[in-house]
Amino acid sequence: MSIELSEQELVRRENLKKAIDAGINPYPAELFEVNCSAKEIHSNYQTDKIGYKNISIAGRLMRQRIMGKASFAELQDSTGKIQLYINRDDLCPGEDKFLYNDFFKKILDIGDIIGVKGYVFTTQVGEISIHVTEIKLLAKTLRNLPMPVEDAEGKVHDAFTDTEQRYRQRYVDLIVNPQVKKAFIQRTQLTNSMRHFLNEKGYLEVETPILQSLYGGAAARPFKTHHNTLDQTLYLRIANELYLKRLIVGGFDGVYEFAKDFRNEGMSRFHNPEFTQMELYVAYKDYNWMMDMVEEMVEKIATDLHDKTEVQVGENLINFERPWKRYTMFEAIQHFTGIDIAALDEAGLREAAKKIGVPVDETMGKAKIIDEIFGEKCEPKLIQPTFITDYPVEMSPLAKKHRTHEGLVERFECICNGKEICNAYSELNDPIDQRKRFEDQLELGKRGDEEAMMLDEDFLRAIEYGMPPTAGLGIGIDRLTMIMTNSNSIQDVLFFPQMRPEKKEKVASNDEYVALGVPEVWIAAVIKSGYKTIELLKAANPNKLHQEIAGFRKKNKIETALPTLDEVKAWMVV
RNA sequence: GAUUCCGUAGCUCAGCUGGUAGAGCAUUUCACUUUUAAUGAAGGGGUCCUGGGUUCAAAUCCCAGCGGGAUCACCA
Repeated sequence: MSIELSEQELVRRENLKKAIDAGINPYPAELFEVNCSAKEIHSNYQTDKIGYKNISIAGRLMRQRIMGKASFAELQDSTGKIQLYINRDDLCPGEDKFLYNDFFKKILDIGDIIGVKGYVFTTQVGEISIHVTEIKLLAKTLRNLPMPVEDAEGKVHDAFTDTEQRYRQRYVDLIVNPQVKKAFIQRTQLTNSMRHFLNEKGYLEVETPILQSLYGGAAARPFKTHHNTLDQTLYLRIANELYLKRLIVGGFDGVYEFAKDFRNEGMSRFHNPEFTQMELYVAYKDYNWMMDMVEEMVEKIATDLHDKTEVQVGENLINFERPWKRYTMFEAIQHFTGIDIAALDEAGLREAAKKIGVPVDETMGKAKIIDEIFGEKCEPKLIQPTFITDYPVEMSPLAKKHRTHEGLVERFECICNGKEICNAYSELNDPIDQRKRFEDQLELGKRGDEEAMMLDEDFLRAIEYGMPPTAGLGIGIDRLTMIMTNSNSIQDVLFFPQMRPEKKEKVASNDEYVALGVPEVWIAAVIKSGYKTIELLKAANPNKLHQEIAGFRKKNKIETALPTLDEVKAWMVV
């Protein structure tokens, strides 16, 4: 391996070697007993000073301020930061000052994981700190962390902000950007809160297949894969709806699943190819009941996370306090555009859409035009959580026909901060109607709609056995988390958002260069000059390479005699 | 997929109408026993994303590619 290391990385490897030479294991196997955390000390020390006379804590060394015979340092554990005070003569009471002068001051680098023992005290400037009596290296770091610094006003300088690097190296992002960590903790609190709410109601958390031979339950293009033993095409699920409904047929009254779903579609700040949805199905309920439940659940989540129902999201203060505004889709359109679409036929709708500047074309049917108008003119204006109910039947092949309105289904979405966060129906349980709706989808598929649903015979067979009237819900966990954590992008609520693979640079190994007769000392020079693979080296201009090696030799003050031009030429002909 | 902006030291960034690179933090050496963006002094560190082109001369201008951001399209 010929990896080029930066000067700073070389320094760290040098320090690693110094530790080993001094008999210090840089990666010890035995556990380091920890008896408190940074957060715990900060919150309890003032009221319980004697409780922190003998503490043991571990974490990452984040800052060193060395001031002669005494030093301050910052230790960061999973709960936060705490200052360390290290006094040479307290750390090394005897004659031997190695631990302070060499180990602490030189061998330790920022980012190293250490364990310390000592007692808590308050410095003259009033900062709660640990007076260190013992210090131990637990893991040596070989790379240097970005070093954001917070000034007296709380302003952060030199923050690690490059989004690409933050997403690719999330571990670094998490170490140096505390607000990032906070958002992810809140994400888990959100799912915990939701899970707790659902369990309290007696619903059963279940798991259903991710690999499916037929994908269904939503309109989306899937990821396709192959099972070797069965020699069969499988799809990563785009939704789990049809499996959960089978369980309702099977006699469960309430089932839910936090499901990773996969959709082979565009990426944006609201879309990642894999994302999480919580789907819930409850028997003997309808969509009106489900609206009440969603309100209650989301209000509870907001208060669990923020101790109040209001959440600041960008410029908007969103209030999840019940009850939420409810509009039928037609009412919403009338409200925001002044047009009563109930009275219009397809031609009239198209005309109306054009008049208010919503682009439509001849291929769009009535439902599609309504959807366009809503998406364009209403959705972005709905900031406070709002239920939109009663959608055109054509766009909802799994929803039950509306009890009173012909051409509509019993469906609602909740729109919040201008985006859909959930989607729910009174589930279609009429097997004859369901078969017909699937067949309509097949027609769409034949006409080239890649997102049309497939006909799932087994699902039809299941509901032919009878599915109780059921209310179903799908709620986007990523989207809800974005709102609850005031995140601007889905990538900020996914630990590892999808990205193009990193370009890996091919570099030939030392052995490969040696095989060509390149002496060990000059390999670095050859690589540094850009001939990172054997192919590149063989194609090189020997005069140029010879010059470059000479330059490298001078710069790095290498004693070894420069290879002759003929020697350099010889490397290329082997 | 389209449009647009961006890519310079480990990190954050400057670098004008072309003249082969700068700052702060980090890092190295030295001083300093209660600091906290510690301080003072002195150093080191660069494939200016990659490849072409124009030019006496390219980080800078042009073209192509790679990677990323934003907006749009797609995602009922």
